Amino acid sequence: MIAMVDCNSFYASCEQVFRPDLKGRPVAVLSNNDGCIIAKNKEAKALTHIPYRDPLFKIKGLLAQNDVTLFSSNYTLYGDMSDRVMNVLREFSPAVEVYSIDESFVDLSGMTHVDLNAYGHQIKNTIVQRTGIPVGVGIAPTKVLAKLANRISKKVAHFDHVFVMDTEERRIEALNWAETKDIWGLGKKHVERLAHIGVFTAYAFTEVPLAWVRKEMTVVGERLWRELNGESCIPFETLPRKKKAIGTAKSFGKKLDNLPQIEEACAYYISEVSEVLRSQKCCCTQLRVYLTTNYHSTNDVQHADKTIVTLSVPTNDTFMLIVEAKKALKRIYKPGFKYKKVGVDLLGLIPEEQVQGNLFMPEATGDKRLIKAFDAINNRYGKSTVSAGLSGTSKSNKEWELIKEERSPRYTTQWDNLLEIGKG
DNA sequence: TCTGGGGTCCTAGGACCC
DNA sequence: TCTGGGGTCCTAGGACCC
Repeated sequence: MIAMVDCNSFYASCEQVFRPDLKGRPVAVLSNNDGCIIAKNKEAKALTHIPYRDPLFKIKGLLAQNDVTLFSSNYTLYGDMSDRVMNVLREFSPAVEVYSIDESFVDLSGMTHVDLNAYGHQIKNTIVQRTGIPVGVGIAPTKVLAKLANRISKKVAHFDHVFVMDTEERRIEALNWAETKDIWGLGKKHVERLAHIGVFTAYAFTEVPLAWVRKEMTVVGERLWRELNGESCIPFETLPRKKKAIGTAKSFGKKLDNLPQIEEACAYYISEVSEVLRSQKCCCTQLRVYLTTNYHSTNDVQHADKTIVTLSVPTNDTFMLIVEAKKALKRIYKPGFKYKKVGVDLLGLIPEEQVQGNLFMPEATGDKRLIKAFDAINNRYGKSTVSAGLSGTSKSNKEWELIKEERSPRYTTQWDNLLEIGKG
């Protein structure tokens, strides 16, 4: 059996851990740039007339009327809280697959003599006690069924956030309860296609001929179908997979039309992603840069373009990548547009030790000492203690920077706050 | 004025290799 | 006159996840 453990309203719950005064009151967390709502706690979800995707400026009045407390997103805090939750989980099984920031699969296959329902409650209670984060626990024979069990644990009140799918009757009952859209892996398009042939429940989906599923929904659909029928075919992965791409793209705080400002943002993003690349001990063989105007805007003339550079020698050196990115950016930048976002992706990642030099430009592999010193300083004294000048300095006027008006304090990662909490 | 960000997997088609 | 068969790699587009 596999347990799927999922934190409730994770980002909102993280904020509430440090704001007990907000207990019982509606809380919502905002996207980057405070653009729209991306997480709501239970009380905020109950205010059904407040939508997720609407831009903040359109619903600000509504939020104020309902006394909703807003937070800008604080991913450092959520990442830290996530680590705490996952570490508690590891006490319950030697095999834990961290699936996302707020979800894990827990392998319970050895526990044949354990009362799984009681064990599920024990997991749930221990996590909330140690971290303050409420969770739901779904236990079933396959990953897709465990995801469904988790959903039921939360949606059907009398299960009290723990549901075990341990009999064939319960599996059938669960499949009949679930709509196709409730199934992990069935998105909007597939749900529509299934509705077209009269399939609306998970159970009905499991009755669709496999040949149709394979043809219309590829091998991905076939796996879902088999998993729902109780046949496990999505492997359990305890070790985190090596990344295949590392990218970042963030909307600017305001629209920009001049190249130097965009270059500065681009250089800053390159330094962020190349740091991640080095932490994985990898180099990239390709670099993608893209640039877009605000596609929501109906007044502005639109322009979007992208380009991929294949590097003469794979690298993870911030400075070399900035040089390449600037060249790439110049190729796709056209003056006279109001740009909203620049993005960079590092592609074709290979382990550092597999980098092959270039016969014609042996010096292209660069001097590793500088970048090593660079990382050592930033690891010791904090992010951006030293940075590439091209990515802007603390004194430069970074018009591209994100807006975060409501960010909570760095409760778990800033020394002053740790001291305060220590005193408390 | 203001509308998120970071990923993965699969397939088809084109270009190319011997 | 007659023009194969077995592959790989890359890219774009689609679909999905949190």
